[in-house]
Amino acid sequence: MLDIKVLRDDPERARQGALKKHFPARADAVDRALAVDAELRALIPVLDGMRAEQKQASKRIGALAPAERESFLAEQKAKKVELQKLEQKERELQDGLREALLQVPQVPDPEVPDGKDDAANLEVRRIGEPPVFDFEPLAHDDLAVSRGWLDVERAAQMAGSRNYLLFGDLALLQDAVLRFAVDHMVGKGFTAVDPPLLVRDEVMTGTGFFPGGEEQTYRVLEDGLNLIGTAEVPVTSIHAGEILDEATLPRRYVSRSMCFRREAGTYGKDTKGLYRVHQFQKVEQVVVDAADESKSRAHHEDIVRNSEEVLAALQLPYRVVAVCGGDLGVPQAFKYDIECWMPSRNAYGETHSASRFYDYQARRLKMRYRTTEGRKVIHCHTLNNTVLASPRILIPFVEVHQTADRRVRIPEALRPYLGGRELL
RNA sequence: GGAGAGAUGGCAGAGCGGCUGAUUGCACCACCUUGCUAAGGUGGCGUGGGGUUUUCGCCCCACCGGGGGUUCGAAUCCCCCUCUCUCCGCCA
Repeated sequence: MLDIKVLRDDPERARQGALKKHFPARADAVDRALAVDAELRALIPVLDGMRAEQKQASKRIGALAPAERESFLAEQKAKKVELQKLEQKERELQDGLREALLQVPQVPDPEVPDGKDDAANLEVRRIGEPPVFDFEPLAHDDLAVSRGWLDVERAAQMAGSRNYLLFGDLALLQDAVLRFAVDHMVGKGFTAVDPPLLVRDEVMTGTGFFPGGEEQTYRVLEDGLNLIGTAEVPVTSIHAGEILDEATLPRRYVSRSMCFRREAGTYGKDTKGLYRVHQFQKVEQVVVDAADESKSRAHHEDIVRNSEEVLAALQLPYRVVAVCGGDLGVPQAFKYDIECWMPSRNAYGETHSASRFYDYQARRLKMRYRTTEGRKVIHCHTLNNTVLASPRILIPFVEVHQTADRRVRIPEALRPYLGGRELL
C-alpha cells in the first residue's frame, strides 16, 4: 500500500494513478482514506491527552488517603467510560483507514503507456523470427494428442474443464524445461526455494492479491488458507514482519511451484489447448532490495534479461512489451510482459510477466531493512518475474520446434535434461 | 484429534497488578584507558504514531506473539486466535 503521508502530500497523484490503471472505484478510496485519516488525526491528540491524564491519576491512587480515594475513583471511572468510547471510535477509524489504503493502487510510473487493455501494450523489442514451415504445422494440442502426449477429455472427466493430462515425452519435456530454468537462475546466484502452496489471507493481502483477487483464488475456507496462484506470494512474504540488515540485501530467490487459478470470468476465452488452465507449474524469480528507485529499475532490467536468456537457450522467438495502465495490476508500478511467438495463434502470447512494486508490497508485508549508514528503518523494494511457466511454454516450444514428421526438435541446451535426445 | 507447557527488545533470559518500555548477560555503536593482535571503564543502543522546534533536539501516546475483556491502573488476571515444545492417539 501507499504511505498515508504520500497521500496527504499529493492525493491527486494517487487518484490519477488509479484512473490510469482504470480502477475508478479505487480512485475514490483515496478520498475515503484521506477523510478517515483527517478524522483520526483530530482524535489522536485528544486521546493521547486523556491517556496521559489517566496515567498520572492512576499513579497517585496508591498514595491517597482512604477518604479521598473513593471520590477520586468515582471520578476516574467516569473518565474511563468516556475514554473507552473514544477508543472504540479510534479502532473503527483505524480499520477504515487500513481498508481504504488497501484499496488504493500503486501509482504507475510515468513511462507506463496509456490504454485500457493488453491491446494498448507497447512493444519494446522483438527477438528472433517466427518460423517459416515448409509443411502444414499443427497446433501444439493437436500434435500432442496425435503423439499420445495429451488428454484433456479424461482430465475434464475427473477435474472439469481447463485441466490436462500430460503423458510420456511431453511430461518429461515439461520437467526438463522447468529444471533448466531453475538451474539457470541458481547459476546466477539465486537461492532455490520450495515454498508453502497454501497460505493465509494475510499473505495474499500482503502481496497485493487481496482484497480484489478473492474470486481468482481457490480458497480453503475451512482452514483459512488459499492456494497460491504464483510462488511470488509465499516467496515475497518470506521476510514479512522482519527488519533485514541492509548488508544482506539484495535477496534473490528462485522458486519452482505449482500455481492454481480459478480463471473466473474467462468462460469461453482461450479454451483450446494448454494456454489457460487451472493449475500449472512456474519457476519464479523474486528480488528484495533496498528502497532505491534506480536499483529497482536496474533489477527490473536484470530479471527480464534472465528470462530472455532462458528463451534464447530454448530458441523461442519472443517480444517484450511494456504493459499499459489498464492491464496493470493493483500493486505494480511498471510491468514488462514477455510474449512468445505461438504459430497456432499466428501471434505472440503472454508467457512471462515482470513487475516492479517499489515498496508497495513491502509496506503491506511490513518488510523493512536497517540502513548501514544512519541505522534507519525503511521498507524494502520488491520485484518478480516469471522464469518459465508450463504448460503454457509448451505451446510455443512444441509448435516452433515441430518437424514435418510430427516430432519435436530439442535445442542443444535442453538435451542434457532429456537424456541427450535431439528429437522427441 | 486429546492432554499439558510456553511465546518478553538483534540473541539469551528476568519480571507475574502500580516504583517496568521493561533487571541482567551477549552482540552492536561512541568515547576513554591500557597497549600489542586482546582486555578494562563510561555512556548509548527497539518500533510505530501524534505534537513541538530555524539546527542538535524536546514532549506525549501506543506496543512485552495477535485480537478482545476485567481494572482508576496489566508484560503481569480472564477469553479467543496463531505459533512452538512435550506426551497420547491417528496417518502418509
